[in-house]
Parts: sequence; structure tokens; C-alpha cells
Amino acid sequence: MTLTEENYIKGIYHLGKQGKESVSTNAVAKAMKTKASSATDMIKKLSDKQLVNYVKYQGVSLTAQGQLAAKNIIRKHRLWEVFLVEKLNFTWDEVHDVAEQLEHIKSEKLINELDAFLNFPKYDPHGDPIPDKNGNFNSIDKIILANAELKKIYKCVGVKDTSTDFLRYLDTNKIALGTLFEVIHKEPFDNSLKLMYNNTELVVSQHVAKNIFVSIEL
Amino acid sequence: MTLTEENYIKGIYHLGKQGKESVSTNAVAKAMKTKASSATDMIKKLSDKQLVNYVKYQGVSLTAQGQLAAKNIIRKHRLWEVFLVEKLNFTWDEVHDVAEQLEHIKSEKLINELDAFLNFPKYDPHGDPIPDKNGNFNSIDKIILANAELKKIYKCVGVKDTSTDFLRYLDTNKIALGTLFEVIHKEPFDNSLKLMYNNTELVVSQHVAKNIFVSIEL
DNA sequence: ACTTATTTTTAGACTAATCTAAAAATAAGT
DNA sequence: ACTTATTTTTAGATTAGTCTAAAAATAAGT
Repeated sequence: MTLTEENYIKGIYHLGKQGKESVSTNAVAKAMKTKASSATDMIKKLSDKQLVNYVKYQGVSLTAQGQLAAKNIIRKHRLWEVFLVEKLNFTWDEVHDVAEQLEHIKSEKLINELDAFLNFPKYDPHGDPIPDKNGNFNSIDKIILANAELKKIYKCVGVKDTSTDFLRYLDTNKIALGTLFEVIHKEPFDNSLKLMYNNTELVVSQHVAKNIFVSIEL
Repeated sequence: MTLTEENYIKGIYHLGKQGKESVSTNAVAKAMKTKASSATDMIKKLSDKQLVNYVKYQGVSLTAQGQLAAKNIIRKHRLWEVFLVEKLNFTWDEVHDVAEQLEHIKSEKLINELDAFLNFPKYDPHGDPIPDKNGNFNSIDKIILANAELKKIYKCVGVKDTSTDFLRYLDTNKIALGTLFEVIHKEPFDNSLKLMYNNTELVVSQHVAKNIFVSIEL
């Protein structure tokens, strides 16, 4: 697989639920920051290689083979992210561009040794699960903070939006993976939340609350 | 610079003495495992970008800019090699292919943090010096083992041939960077050497002796 | 110096990935 | 159901890097 093919496979994976859902050519083109005509060409090529299911005018989804390929790339991406944050002092908003490059390095040994070197991490710095060699991963039970109930304790386990702006916002407000929240007030007018965590209070907008995943375990 | 451009620059650097010497189109083509016509095209392109000095039919050399670019790539290549060997249990004959890919990852922060993480190593696993951010490196005084004198102690500081076959030969004979040698006999007939090291004797051919660098410090 | 051999360059064509513009299919609105 | 709008596909062109085959320049041999 070429670098570009890999990127399309990854894009299709993220667009439909793990690539199982059929997604439109336009959606693919948008995700790949290219034109629909280019997307069509590439989709045909991937179809020839049995990586996607494709019927003209009906959108694409990943075949079993395509899903495995996607998970492999994602495994590499997320392991590199852990490496960058834990070993090379990257912040969680700096890792994406570099991991995007590193995920295409081809070497079985490299990725398995890296996995071991990092102590077989299960989640990346954004809380997303890391697939194992066979493409299996635990998806933990999580909800968006916006749907949390009052008076209960929740743990931050991930973020939905991984844009630099959002991650920087979280950093300045000392919100990180593992942070424990209590929702002490829900404002009915704009659906903003007043949170209590680390012995501080903070009001967050609904927009923010919709982009933080919390576990319902506790 | 594209990946291919980087590879040509690196190739030209290694062919002429750090790219300063003019090398022929054919030599470049051979090093890049491509045809002379392709090499000509690329050389023209690099010339347009001021990375090489090129006069038709007269061969190429690197400009100051080109030399810096080459050293940058080599810096990355060698740092990654150290990482692979020291942290991910690669043997020195396994690192090349992967480092060849990793050297093209673009991120200033990545490479500088990696340098720090590895404790600013000065030499790679084959004994080759690692340039600093500005392209400076120590080239230590070294000679080939074939030119060593009898009854003196030499330290192995590098290898010339880095092929898998040769590195495996060294491994099976327990020759590594830092190994101390004494030449106890030179056979005039075929120029083979009888060595004493680690309390063992070994006869090596001239071919082998020409591919091991030893320091003349001690 | 003149012929032959080698090296290097040019010319034209190919592949992967992209683009624009136009055509075809599907979806939506009344 | 028929027109309009949107989406998707096709057709043809472009760029980076490569190739083969032929032409041009340089080097070598006598």
C-alpha cells in the first residue's frame, strides 16, 4: 500500500463506524482534503485491491481486509503518540502531525518493539484505545460530559475534538486524562455546566461539554 | 524537499567526500539503483534548487546548502539507528532499512528531543559520527585494520562495509565497537591477519581487515 | 588524428495522484 | 411526474519520478 492509499483507508475507517458504514464519495474527498473526482479514482483503485466495497453512486465501506489495514495504521499512529508524549516531552496537542508521518513507517519489528518499550499501553494520550496486533481493542463505556448527571463523580477518559485549540483550552484549565469531575450545576438556559475538580470550580460551555468523554464506571 | 530528492542528496554526499568531490552521473544512478537518464533529470532539478553544482557532462557536487541538507538527513538516520539499537533491541545489521525510512520524518522538535532522550550520542551503532544541529561532527583518527602494525593495541571504532553479511560475520566472531585487537601475525602470501582479542585468536582475510576501522589512539 | 567505446543527455512514453470541466446519475421540490 | 439541484463519475490534462531508445559529448586506442 502506498502512503496515499493508507491515508484513504484510515479516512474511510474514521468516517463510517470503523469503516463498516457506507460513506459518500464527497465525504471521503472532504476528509482527504481533495476533490470528489480524485476520491472516485482512489476508491476504484482500493476496490480493485479488495480493500473497500464499492458500488458506483452508492458510497464505500471497508472490507474485512480494509478494516484490518486501517486498524494497523491506527495502532501505529497511537503507539507513536504515546512515545512522543511519554518519552519525548511532546504535549498532546503537538503529537498529531508527527504521528501522521510516523504511522506510515513499515516494520513489524519496529512497532512490536515500540509497543513493548512503552509497556503495551492500552490508550493513547487522547484516551483513544490502541488496537493490538490483531486489530482488537477495548472500547470502554464512556459518555459525553454534557450527558453527565448531577452529584456523581466522573473520570475524564478521552476527548472527541482533538484540535489544537481545544487541547490547549483543556491544558490551561488543567483538565487531563484521569481528571475527576463532579457536575454541580446545569444551567438550563445555555446548557453550560459548572464543574468541580481539583478543588476548583469552572463553568464550561455546552460545546466544551460535548467534546469531553467521561467514564461511568465510578 | 521530497523523499526522492533527499535520497539523491544523501547519495551524492556519500559518493564524493561529503559531497565536496564531483561525482559522475553514472555513479549517482548506480547508488540510487536507477538509470543514468533518471539521475540526469533529478540532478537538473536539484541544480535548479541550488542544492548541487552541476555542469553538463562534468558531474555533480553538493553546494554548501546541499551539504547541510545531507548532514541533516544523516543526523536523523544515525540518531534513529542509536534509538533502534539501544531502546528497541535491534541488532546493528537490522537497523538500516528502518532508519532509511525514519530519516525522512519532518519535525525539528522530534529530532532534537530524540537526541536529548538518547543523551546526545556522538556515534551511531556502526561507529559513524552523528552531526549536531549545525552539521558539525568529530571525525576521529582512524585507520583500516589492514594497515595496523604488529604488537600494537587497536580499538574497533567502526566498519566500512555495513552489509548484513559482514555485520553478521562480526557478530558471530564477537567483534563489536570497542573491541581491542592485537595483530599477532601478518601472512605475506594473502595479507590475512591473525588477531588476538578477548583472549581468543582469529585469522581474518584481507577483505575483512579492509572493512574494519580501528583507532590509533592507544 | 581518426575511429571506437563509453558516458551522458535528450526525447518521448508510462504510472500514481491530482486537477478542471463536462456528462451522467441520483435526490429533492413542487 | 417533471424540472431543478446536488452528487458522482468520466474525460482529458498536469506533475514527479521513472523508463527505453536514440543522439550528443567525452574518453580511449591505435
